[in-house]
Amino acid sequence: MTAIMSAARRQLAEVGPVNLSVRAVARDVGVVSSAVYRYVGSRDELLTLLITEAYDSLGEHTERAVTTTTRRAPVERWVAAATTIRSWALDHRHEYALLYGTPVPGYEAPPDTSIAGTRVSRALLGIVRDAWAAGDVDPPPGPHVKRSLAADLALLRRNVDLPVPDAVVVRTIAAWTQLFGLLTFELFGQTRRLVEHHAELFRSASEAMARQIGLRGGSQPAR
Amino acid sequence: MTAIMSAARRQLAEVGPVNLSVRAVARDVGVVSSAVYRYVGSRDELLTLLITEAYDSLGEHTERAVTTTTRRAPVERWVAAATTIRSWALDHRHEYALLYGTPVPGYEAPPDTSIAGTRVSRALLGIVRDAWAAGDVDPPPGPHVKRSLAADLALLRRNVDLPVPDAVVVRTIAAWTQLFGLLTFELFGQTRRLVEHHAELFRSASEAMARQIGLRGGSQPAR
DNA sequence: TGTACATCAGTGAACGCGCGTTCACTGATGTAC
DNA sequence: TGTACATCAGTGAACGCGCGTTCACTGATGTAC
Repeated sequence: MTAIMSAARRQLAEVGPVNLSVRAVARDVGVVSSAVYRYVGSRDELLTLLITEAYDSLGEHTERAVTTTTRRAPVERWVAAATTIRSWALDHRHEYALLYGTPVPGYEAPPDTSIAGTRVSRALLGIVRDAWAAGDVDPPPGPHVKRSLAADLALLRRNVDLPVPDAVVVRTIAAWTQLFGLLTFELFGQTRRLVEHHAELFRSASEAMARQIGLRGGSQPAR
Repeated sequence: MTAIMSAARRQLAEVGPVNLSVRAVARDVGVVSSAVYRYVGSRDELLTLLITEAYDSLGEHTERAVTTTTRRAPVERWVAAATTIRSWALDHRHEYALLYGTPVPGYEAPPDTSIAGTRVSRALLGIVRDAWAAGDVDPPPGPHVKRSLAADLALLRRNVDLPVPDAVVVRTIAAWTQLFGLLTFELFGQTRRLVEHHAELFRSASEAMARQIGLRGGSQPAR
């Protein structure tokens, strides 16, 4: 089983989620293709296992970045977490695509996987929560939040235990989407021939995100 | 030829870029599969045609949103353009995936396609350029921009003829990535079971982006 | 210590599928004289 | 108006490929008495 999973991981890294095949995995293990079915019910199940694994891996990395920086200023913690996510993504491009790219056609991820997926966002939210608790968030004049959206936010805030104003939640979502948006652009080649120094752009941008949320810290004065 | 392209468009909309097959397109046209090769050299060429077409379609929509709102405040123009992009994406989910999703494995997009791709961003940049020319941009204290990154930015600024300070360029890139990041999350199901009212969140977020760039306008006072 | 049986990991052949691409061809349409 | 020829859209068969999944099986290892 462990041999199959590590072969699957290797295959995934090599050919990507779409071209991942049970037969290739079997070949890699050095076993006939039907043997895999003793351990994995179907190709979809294999994908599910890989997704969960990948979410956990990225989740762990992110959590570590968050928990090892508790004594630093919120902005720096955010940048540290963002940088960690980027490194992981660069080291696991196909895993990243599996998690945040186009859904694999014909494959429907079971609900458990999206639970594993919240680990990353929860870790990031932890930074905002801590900062808020410590009074390290400038509540900027947020955009007006419509009533129907406010209901969503209330639910979300309860789900993740994030006792901050709506405006801060919206800004955190904005930062979150920006973080992954930039990363997706970089990894999927949208910024090719446009930007050369991706690492620096990313750092610059993640610092800006943190500030946009209202987090304090770093060399720059709060607005 | 036009029959083939519209069949290809239909197929793309139905099964997505990865599963797009020459044979299925031929079947849809009502022709034997080899007949397609009289018009299209290979499957990859077909994909290239579809990509260019899609970029052009989205580009046109965006340009229209930008050019029909020249008399409105910058923030509102940005929101209008963003909303247009979102509508297009919702109406053309697989096209969107083709352009901004995981690259199709084994397919290498020729350089011409990425030129077609700049149309969208150019249109968005037009809003910032106009606003800057009209003095409608609050130059906020931007993040410090490293020297190596500044070189990238200078080049980029020249490429797209955007005579604004580095900080504004960085913030525009941030807004751009956030726009597509949020959209990607929505379309690829990352925010499922998290947000219900995507339209409002998107509107809220795009207004925030515009303000983050420093654009003026709308009901909210500039900071 | 020895025999009988159950468990279970892995085998090998087979199924039916759809794919991209090539190639020699047919037969209708258009052009030149 | 009629014949000879060229053009060219589409045909049909074939190639070799890899895939997911099923199924009856072998043969080694472990367990019970």
